[in-house]
Amino acid sequence: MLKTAYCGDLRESDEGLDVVLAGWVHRRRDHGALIFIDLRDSRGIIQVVFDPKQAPQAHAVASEARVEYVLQVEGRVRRRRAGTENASLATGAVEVQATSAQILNSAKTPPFYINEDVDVDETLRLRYRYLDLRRQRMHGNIVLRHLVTRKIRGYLAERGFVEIETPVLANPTPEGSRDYLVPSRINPGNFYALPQSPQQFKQLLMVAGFERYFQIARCYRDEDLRADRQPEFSQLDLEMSFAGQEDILQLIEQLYIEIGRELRPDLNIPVPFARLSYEEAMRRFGSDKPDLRYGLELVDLTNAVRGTPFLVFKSATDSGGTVEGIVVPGGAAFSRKEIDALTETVKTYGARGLVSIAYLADPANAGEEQLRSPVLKFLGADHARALGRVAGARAGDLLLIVAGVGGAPAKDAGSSGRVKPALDALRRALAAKLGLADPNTLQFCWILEFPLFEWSDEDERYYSVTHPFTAPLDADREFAADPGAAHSQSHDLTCNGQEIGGGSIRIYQRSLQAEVFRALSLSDEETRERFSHMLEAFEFGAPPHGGIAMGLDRTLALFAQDDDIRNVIAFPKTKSASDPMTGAPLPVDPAQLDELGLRLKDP
RNA sequence: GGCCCCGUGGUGUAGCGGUCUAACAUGCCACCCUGUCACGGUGGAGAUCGAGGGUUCGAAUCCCUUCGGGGUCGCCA
Repeated sequence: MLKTAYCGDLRESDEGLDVVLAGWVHRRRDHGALIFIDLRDSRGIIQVVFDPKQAPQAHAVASEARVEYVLQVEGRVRRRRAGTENASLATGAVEVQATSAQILNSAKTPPFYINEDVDVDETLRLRYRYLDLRRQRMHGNIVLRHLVTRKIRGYLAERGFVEIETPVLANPTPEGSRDYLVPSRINPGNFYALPQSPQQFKQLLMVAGFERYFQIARCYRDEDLRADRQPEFSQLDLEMSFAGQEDILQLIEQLYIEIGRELRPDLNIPVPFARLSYEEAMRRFGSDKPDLRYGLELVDLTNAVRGTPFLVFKSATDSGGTVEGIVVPGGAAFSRKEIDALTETVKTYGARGLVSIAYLADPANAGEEQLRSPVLKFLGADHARALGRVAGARAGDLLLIVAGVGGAPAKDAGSSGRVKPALDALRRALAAKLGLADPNTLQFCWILEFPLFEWSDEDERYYSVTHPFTAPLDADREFAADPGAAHSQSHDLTCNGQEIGGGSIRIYQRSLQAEVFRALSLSDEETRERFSHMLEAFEFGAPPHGGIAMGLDRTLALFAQDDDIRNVIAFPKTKSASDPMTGAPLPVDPAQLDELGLRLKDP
């Protein structure tokens, strides 16, 4: 090794130690004679002092060195002079007095700052990803990722889980998201698909008798990207035989608690995790992944607005729609401009508009002049007061209301037009505006009992909300009469308004599976074609089983307190699924296409 | 696929019809400086404003197209 110690590891206890260090020049401070270099390696930064009187050769090297040069330094660790300690550095109590030094490599001036945490253009960061990853924040994220996956492996291994790899070249699946396809040279005209998840394989591993399987699996989905979506991403995928839902929940909950305690003890993680049924989450928060760090719960005002002549509300109730709102404590002080901005937010999510009523006094006895609303004359003071009472508004509060007409898309059962999504968006916008969400809290919440099926108006049939192997609740075994009302033994884990994982107890009996396929209006032929290998396997003594898949990237984003999963992935892709560093994806040689039996369509 | 935002010296920003022969900070180069730690000081180099087209007497500034990046809805679990 060209070094005997890591820069970032040196402490007061190392005083007097002779060390050889090697690393990058983080910063250089040249005082004419004395030169200070902050030398950085993978573990951190140490100040090295170059004194021309004591070590002229080392000093000459330090004069020549520039930012990001690779240096080897020999010297002695010593306590810093009194008053010159640097509390902002982990190594700040000591420094290294250089006795000799070598430049191992020079470096061009970097295209962006490595020694400062400033926002840099994304393309530039990705083009020079190896420099971006040198930055301490990014470096820390990637190391944290290692620590988390190491923790996961240890935790699950201790509990008897076996790590098993599944194919990356897998079979295409028509349902779900779009597949990444890989043409087969040996079987011209046929394609593999990169797995959207190892779902089928993990269930087959249960049939294979492993009982407890896990994998940190790469998954691929060819859909439009977002800050929290990459074309390839990682899941902690696991499956257990002879386990009930509670076993899975406890397993994952304990894992996340331990990750938090060991790796981010400074974060606040309320335990036990909250639990909500899908229906309750939708009713109270308008979302199946509510952020529970703050209130701002939805209130149903449908009954309270009955009889109002106000057309917006009347047409909603008359058509079987709903009217719901959110009380904003202290929101009566919002300006017209602020309310307009919130109106724009709900409109983006499909609401027609936003009705606001400000209560300058308690709604129970507010005079007409103490009610402020652009629609007061249509609504009437009595109704305005009644709405405030029902909603629980107090003096100084603002009631924001969205009305949705009925007969709206029956998708996600129980929703009322676009009211829920709009109020969910409103709730998040308000929390952001008012700073209600504590950034140092990870508020986990299980969402249970999702609907088993959802109806598609377009295709006039039911679809599985998760996938067709999801078991119904025991109470909903007889779902055939009304599939839309049945619920599943499913579980999503959410945190701070994000979904970070999900799974279910699976169906393992042939007859129940057949009923599900019937409810999905799939013919025997179709089921055989798509799921024959699964169904056949289940006939050979499939154990009761269930599992979950956790989004590893999102999990890391949470623990790293970063809202972009690109910052916890070493080599991510841009929003257009390309890599500015390698240039991928790229055109290929016609000979390669020919070999695969492919011809490109003219653009 | 829709909508929105961004693209100016190496980096981050300002400028938003003539006074821009483009400003500021930082970085870079040179010189000075023995205790700094985003060291300090003096001086210097460095962009024709993503690309193409148009409007105009005149465009970084307005319009169109296009490329790249980002956000978001749809999509996606």
